[in-house]
Amino acid sequence: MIIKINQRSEIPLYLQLRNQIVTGIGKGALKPGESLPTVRQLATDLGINSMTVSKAYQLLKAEGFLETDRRRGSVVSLPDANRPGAAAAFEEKLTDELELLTAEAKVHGMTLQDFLSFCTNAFLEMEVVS
Amino acid sequence: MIIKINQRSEIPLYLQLRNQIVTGIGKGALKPGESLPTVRQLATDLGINSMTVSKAYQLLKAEGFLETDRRRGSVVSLPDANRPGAAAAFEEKLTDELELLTAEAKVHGMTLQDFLSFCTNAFLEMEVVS
Amino acid sequence: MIIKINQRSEIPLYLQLRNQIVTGIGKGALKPGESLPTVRQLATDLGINSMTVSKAYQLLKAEGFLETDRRRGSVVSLPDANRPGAAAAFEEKLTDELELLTAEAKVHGMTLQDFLSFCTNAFLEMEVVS
Amino acid sequence: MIIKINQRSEIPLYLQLRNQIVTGIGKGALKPGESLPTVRQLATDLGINSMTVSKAYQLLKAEGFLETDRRRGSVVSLPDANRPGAAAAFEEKLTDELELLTAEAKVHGMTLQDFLSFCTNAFLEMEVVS
DNA sequence: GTGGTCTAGACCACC
DNA sequence: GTGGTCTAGACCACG
Repeated sequence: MIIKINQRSEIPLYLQLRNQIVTGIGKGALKPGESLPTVRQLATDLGINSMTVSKAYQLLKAEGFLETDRRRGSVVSLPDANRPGAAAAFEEKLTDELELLTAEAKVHGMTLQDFLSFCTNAFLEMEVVS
Repeated sequence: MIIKINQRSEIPLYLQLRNQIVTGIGKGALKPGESLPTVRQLATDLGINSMTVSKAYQLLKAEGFLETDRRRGSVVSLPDANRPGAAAAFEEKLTDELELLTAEAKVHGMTLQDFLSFCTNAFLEMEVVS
Repeated sequence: MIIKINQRSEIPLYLQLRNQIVTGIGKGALKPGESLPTVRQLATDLGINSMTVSKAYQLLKAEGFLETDRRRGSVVSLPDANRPGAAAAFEEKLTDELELLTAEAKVHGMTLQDFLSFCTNAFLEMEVVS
Repeated sequence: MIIKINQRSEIPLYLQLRNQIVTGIGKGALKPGESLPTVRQLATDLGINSMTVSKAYQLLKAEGFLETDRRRGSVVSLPDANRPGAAAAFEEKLTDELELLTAEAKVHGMTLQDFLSFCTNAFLEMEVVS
């Protein structure tokens, strides 16, 4: 899976990394059980500081997307969907972000159909790889 | 219209303010032509510094959501939806954000139906007030 | 001659007024010797404060574009082109403004031809009315 | 590149700074990809507050003249000349400013030739450094 | 009284 | 160390 870091983005590097790995899992480009490069390896590959990669990995572990296997290093994992609060927390975040996005969409003249079409496309885009 | 600022949020105060005003416009709680409180007034109401409010107002001005009328202070305005590039820029932003959101939704076990239902609700929520 | 004031412009009202009168003189819509409305008259016509009109008139007088005739009120006049420093002062101002404008023009990809064509058009536009 | 701030000018400090950097880019004294001093560095060099420099930098960023690269700080960049609306917006601004300038030029007794000679000189001045 | 500008000084996230 | 954010307090142009 290809990861691209944009040094000029306003989004912190560690977040860009985290987001792309999560997207990779969503798309199926990264399967549960698969190993990720070591912190140092990925850091040199991307030309960024190891601390930055480490921070991204830490975050992914806290979110349940990554586990540390003594022999195989960092391994992709699916967060337990049933773990208490996980679904609720995500739904709240989703609702918040959608509130702003839909408001902006309306202001830009989009209809519900327009908006749902974007949402559907984005969701199905995920299937292409998996 | 009620504005609530969360001092503990990781989102900068001026951005929270900007986002809530944009949401207000989307919901129709703020109509084009309507006056907003003065910088100082809103600052004391929210218990924050005037410069922070000023920064939010200037951002909104730059985005076309606000104009300063010498007689009536800060006035809500609709950015020209037809101005070239505006739609394209928003669609790109929308696509980017939806890519991450849908990935996370899938990982949390949501189906396309689930996701679209959230999107629809958020969009229709906008209509409640307007 | 029609004067339009934009209450939402970032340019101060008194300056908008001054600029339009100067432009009117340049275009020949206002001839030297012609009378201008009284401060109060113009203020009510434009729906602005008399102090604002007064400030514009004061500025125009200081620049030599206006003289006060006891019987005929404010009268258009041409500043003495030979008065010491007048030409030099304007040329310096012109050079300064053109430095920034040409820089921006170049950055926007304009050629010298493009730029001169805008300058010529603007200059000849003045002739239409005169 | 030398930057000089005039504390007594009526033009806000942050705008003077912005204008001089844009002029520098137009003249070729600042090449795309080149790094600018840090906010704090430039602030102490010019003897002004860092927030003022920061404001200028953020304006330049919004206009596309600057990008902040996490490794190299603030980097000169050329705004996409082809981005929709950019050319049109600049041409409108140019037309407006030229209307006033040509009017004043005529009133000061300049001919079209005189005026174009100033414009040409200003434009070619840009080439000297590049 | 309004917004715009500027300062001094502080804290924080990121790298 | 960097830029980004926030505060408190001040001055000024504008109307």
